[in-house]
Amino acid sequence: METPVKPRKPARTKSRATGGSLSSNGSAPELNPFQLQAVSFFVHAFAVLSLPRSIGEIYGLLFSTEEPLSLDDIIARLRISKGSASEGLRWLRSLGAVNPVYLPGVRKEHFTAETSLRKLATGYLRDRIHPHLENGPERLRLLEESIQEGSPESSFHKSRTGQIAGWYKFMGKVLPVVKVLAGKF
Amino acid sequence: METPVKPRKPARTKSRATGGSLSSNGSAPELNPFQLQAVSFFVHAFAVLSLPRSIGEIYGLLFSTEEPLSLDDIIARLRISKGSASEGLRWLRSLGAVNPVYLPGVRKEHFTAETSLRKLATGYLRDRIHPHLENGPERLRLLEESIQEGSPESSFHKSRTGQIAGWYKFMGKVLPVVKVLAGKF
DNA sequence: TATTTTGTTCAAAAATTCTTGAACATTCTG
DNA sequence: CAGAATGTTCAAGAATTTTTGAACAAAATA
Repeated sequence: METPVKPRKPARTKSRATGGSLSSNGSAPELNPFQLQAVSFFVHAFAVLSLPRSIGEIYGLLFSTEEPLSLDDIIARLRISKGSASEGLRWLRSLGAVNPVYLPGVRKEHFTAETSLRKLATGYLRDRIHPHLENGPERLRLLEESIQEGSPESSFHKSRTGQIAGWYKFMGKVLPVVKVLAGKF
Repeated sequence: METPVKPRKPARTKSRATGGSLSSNGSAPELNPFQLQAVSFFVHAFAVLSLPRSIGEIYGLLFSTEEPLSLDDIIARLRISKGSASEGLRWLRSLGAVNPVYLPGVRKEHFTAETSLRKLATGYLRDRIHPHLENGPERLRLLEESIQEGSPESSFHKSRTGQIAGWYKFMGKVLPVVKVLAGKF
């Protein structure tokens, strides 16, 4: 429910060879102060949405790095497991929060952060809010069907289902406004 | 991250005496179909916000019950522990999602569900969104201070912090609109 | 085709969050 | 005041979610 965001235990993985990369020109992949701060920032921000820290870390790293990074770059810099990095990247990609960058002559797929608020908001709404809203009519119907016609509570129950119907209408009104406003930032 | 909402294990607590209550006039406290459906509805709805099922259950029960219910009524009907019920009720109360009803001559505190979208939205924003936004300026400052003036990345870093500043401006614009719209439903 | 590189999947372990239940505090009643 | 009723708190256990790491699949290269 709450998400206080504790510091990660130091270096949970056996240290890992850098593995020649486009962006880390051979040197040890340490985060610069801006990257450190950005990772911390996004870990907190994503925690507001109850998202796992690995996702915040990955987005924060990409956000604060100009060059596109590969899966292995992310693993080396963040010292997280391959599994987490792959999963997290998949999640960010499906949302559209991360853009694949195709680099001619480079095998590994590289990524940069998507920073357009419009795209981020749209992706989040599409993947995580709309699916729930789409079940709305069905859920509302179930609720209405469970009302015992003629029972003493039936009028109360009808006023409650009416209330919920209004909430759905509200969502239908407010989400487009959010999208439009997001487009202006 | 995801919250598929599984059915609760059947009856996790030793069954509990009803304990004479205003609203349950002595009979076994079984949920009627509308209440069952409502509890299920709100468990799902609250899960979208990654809130624990007990909170959804409590709100759903109050929402679907015309008479005010006491802590013990909730415990008996939902078959959850005293601790969960007390915690959950505290959370809902702090948000303003639940209203205490003072009944003359009745010891136990009773509650009804608050259904005004304006109040619910305001409470949620106040308790769970604003606290994070208030840290915003401080976090942004930390980020700006971590930029190495004169370094080759400094211009990139400045554009990124500018981006984040824009996101905060967006929140400042969009939240009031949400509140106003919520007032109309 | 065999080998290497790159990325995904998933079972098990670790970490975190939620629930329980009992001890405790507080308020009311007689 | 003693006892009963009501509600809160919190340590321990249960359930859930996240992370790891190794096995596997797919694609490129030689």
